[in-house]
Amino acid sequence: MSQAPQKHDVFQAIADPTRREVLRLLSQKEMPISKITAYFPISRTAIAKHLHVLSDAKLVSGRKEGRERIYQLHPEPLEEVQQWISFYEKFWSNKLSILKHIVENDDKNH
Amino acid sequence: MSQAPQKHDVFQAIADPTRREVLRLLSQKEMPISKITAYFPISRTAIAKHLHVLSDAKLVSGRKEGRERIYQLHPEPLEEVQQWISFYEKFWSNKLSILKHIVENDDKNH
DNA sequence: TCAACGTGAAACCAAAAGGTGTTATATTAA
DNA sequence: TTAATATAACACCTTTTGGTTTCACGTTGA
Repeated sequence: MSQAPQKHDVFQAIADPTRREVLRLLSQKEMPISKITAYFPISRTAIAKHLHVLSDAKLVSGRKEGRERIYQLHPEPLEEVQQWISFYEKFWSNKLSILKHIVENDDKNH
Repeated sequence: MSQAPQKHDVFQAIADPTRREVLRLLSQKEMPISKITAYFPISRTAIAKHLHVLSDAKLVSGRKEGRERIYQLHPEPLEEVQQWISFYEKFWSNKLSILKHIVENDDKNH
């Protein structure tokens, strides 16, 4: 699938439904790859490749623990997506968008 | 690239940087494909395919006007992305997240 | 010590993605 | 009516994606 560093960005990483589900699982609890695989109808190797893509995008990391490797969520890169989408919020968002905007900007000054 | 209906979802549509840039352009002003193409180093045919993907995801539509076809942004499907990402907000967001949550929930009751 | 376990990595494959150039068709201006 | 314009549609190509099976290797429990 890929091994070159920095090859996958966060938008690409979340494009695949399986990867989004992996993120959701890891958001509840860190776990080794075999545990993750149990939730899906595909092979462990396929999951490993998805984890590689997520790792490229800095969304997960794994630490070795005995003979297992525990994978863990790092949600921070998703902020980039949130920022991107916030530009479009104005098109659908309602009367509260201004308040939200003020709230968020105020926070940045602390 | 594709022509089967409903094949591309919004997450896939925004995965490509060119398509994100097309969305940004159309957010400022509707325009025909040749105008869009002028902003990119790739062929009009390639842009047409990107527009097809965006159209599958209901993010753009085109209306014929004389011999031109004017493409227009429909940002609504991005709400799905926003909703998805809002689940992860709690991981990075600060003390104001609770207020924002209240604000948003209050709005739903109107 | 050694078999079983959990994993990563390699080789392979079909299909999809992202691009190209060419051709066909409708519209408009002269 | 005819040439130029704007676009869509087609055929084609290369790389990437998402999956498989197989193999090698470190760790651990008996």
